[in-house]
Amino acid sequence: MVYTGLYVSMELQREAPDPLYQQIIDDLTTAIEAGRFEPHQRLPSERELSEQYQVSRMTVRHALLDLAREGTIYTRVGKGTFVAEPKIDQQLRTLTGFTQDVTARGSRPASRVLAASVVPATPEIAAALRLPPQAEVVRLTRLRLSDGVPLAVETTHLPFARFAGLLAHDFAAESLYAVLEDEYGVALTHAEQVLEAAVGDAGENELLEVTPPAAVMRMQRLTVDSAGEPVEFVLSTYRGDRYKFRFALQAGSRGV
Amino acid sequence: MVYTGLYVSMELQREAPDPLYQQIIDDLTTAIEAGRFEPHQRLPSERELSEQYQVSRMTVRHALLDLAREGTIYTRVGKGTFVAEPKIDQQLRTLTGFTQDVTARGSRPASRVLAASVVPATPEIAAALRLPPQAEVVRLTRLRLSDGVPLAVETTHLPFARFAGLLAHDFAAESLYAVLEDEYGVALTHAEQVLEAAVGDAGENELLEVTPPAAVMRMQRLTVDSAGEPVEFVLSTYRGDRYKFRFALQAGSRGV
DNA sequence: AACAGCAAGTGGTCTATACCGGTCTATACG
DNA sequence: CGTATAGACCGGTATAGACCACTTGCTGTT
Repeated sequence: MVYTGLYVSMELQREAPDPLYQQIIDDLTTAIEAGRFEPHQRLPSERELSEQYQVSRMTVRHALLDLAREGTIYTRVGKGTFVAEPKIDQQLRTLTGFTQDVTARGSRPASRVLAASVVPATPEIAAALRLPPQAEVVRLTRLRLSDGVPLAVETTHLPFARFAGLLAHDFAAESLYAVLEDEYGVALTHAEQVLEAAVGDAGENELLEVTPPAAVMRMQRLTVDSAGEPVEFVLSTYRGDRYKFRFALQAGSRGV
Repeated sequence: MVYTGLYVSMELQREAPDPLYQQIIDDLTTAIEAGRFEPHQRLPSERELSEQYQVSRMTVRHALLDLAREGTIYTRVGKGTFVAEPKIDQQLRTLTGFTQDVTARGSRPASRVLAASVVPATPEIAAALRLPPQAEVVRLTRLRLSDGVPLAVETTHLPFARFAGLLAHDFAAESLYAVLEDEYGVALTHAEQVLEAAVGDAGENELLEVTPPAAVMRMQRLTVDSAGEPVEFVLSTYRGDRYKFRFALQAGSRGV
C-alpha cells in the first residue's frame, strides 16, 4: 500500500482535489481489490493509519466509516478493523439504467422505439409521479434488446411539464438516463421497485419472441431525484428465461 | 420538537444511554414522522441544532449524516438541510425472514416441514457456503403458508459443523431466523439474492395448489453474518400470483 | 496449574475550533 | 434601472485531544 502521496491542498491550487478522506478510501479500496489485504485480515489501527497518512484520526475514521457502510470492511471494538468478504456483485445495489446494466454484462444494448407521445396520465401514474389527475406525461415505449435478442418491453412515464423537449431525442440511439443527467441535470438517486412473476400475454409473447406458455417478470419502478421528486415511472416486462434479477440486502440498523 | 432532554451521561450512571447522536436521530425522526416538519421543509441549521441540543456541531453532523444516508433528509451546500419525501416503504431494504415478512403484512404465517435432514452438500451449495466439497449441510424444506394459503416452497441449507443441533427444533412452530439469533447468537446482516421468473413444474404446481401453466418466482439467497461468514443458502419457489417483491435501490456514491 | 487483575491497545463517542466554497440578499455603484 | 460586490449564513472538511467500553495478553498470586 502507498502510505504517502495524499494530495495536500495548497493556496495556489487551481482545481480542488478530492477530500483527504476520499483519497484514503480510494487508496484502501485499491489495496484491498488488488489483494494486498486478504479477507478477514486486520488493517492497521486507526491511530496507525492516521500516522501513516499524516492526517487526523477523525479523517481516517471518516474514510473507514464509509468503507464499512458499503461493506468493504467491518470493525470490532477492542479488536480492530478487518477486510470483509468480497461481494458477489458489488454494484448490485446501485441505480442503473438498461444501457448500463447490459453494457456491464459485456453485451451490446439496443432499443427499438415502439411508441413515443404525450398523453394524459392515468390515475395510477399521476399518483405515483405526484402530479394532478390528468396531468400530461411523456410516454415512451421501447423494446429492449441485448446482443440483438429481445429482452424486455419497457414503458416509461415522465412529467411533461418538467421534460417538455424530451421527445426531440432519438431514444433508439441515446440512453434516457444519460439525457436526463446531461441535459436536465437530474441526479437519480433512489428507486422503489416491485417485481412480480407472470405468464406473458399474446402481445408480450410476440414482441419478446417466445412461445407460450412463457414466464415473464413484470417490473414497476418509481425513480426519484436527489430532492425526492419523482422523475419517472416505468412498467417493464422482461423475458423470464433471459433475465435474472440480482441484488443485495442489508439489515437495517437498530431494529428498523 | 423537543430541544432539551438529551440524556447526558453521568459518572454514577448504571446503564449506558444511547449515544448523543443517536438520541438526536431518534428525536428528529420522531419529529419528522409526526409531521412536525413537512417534506422539503428546511430544518434548523447545524449550528442552530448544535446550540439547541447543547452538543457540538460534529455530533449534530453525525446524526444528520446518518439520517441523510437512510434517506430521511437531504442536504444542499449553502442552502440547508431538508426533510425528504416519505418513503413508499421505509423498511423494504431490511433483511427479514418469511415469518417477519408475512406478519408485517398483517397475515398469519405458517410452515409445514416437508423434509429435514443432514446431507452432503452439492458442489453449488458447498461453493456458496464456502465449505469443502461434500461437507455436510443441514437441509430443511418447508412449505410456507400465509393465512393458510400456500405461498412458497423453501429449501434452506446451513453448515452442519456450525449448527449441529439445529434440527432438534420444530420449524413448523419456530422461526429459523429467531433460533439462529437467540440460540446461536448469529446476527444476519447481509444477503445476496437472485430472482427469476419461470413456469412452475409439476411438483411445484401441486404443492402451491395452482393449475398449470402457472408463473412462479424462483429465488436464490445467500445470507451472511456480521463477520462476512455465509450462514444459509436458500432456494425458494414463490407463487407468481400471490407474491410481489418490493424493494428500494440507492444510487452508489461517487460513480460506483 | 489455575486464576484474578492490571495494562495496553482498539474502535466508538464527543468537544471546540478553524477554514473552505456555495448561496442569497442588501447595498452601493455605474 | 440594472448590476456588481460585500457580507452573512450554509453545509463540507479537517484538526488535536479527551474519555469510554471492550478485548487480549501478561503477571503475580494462590
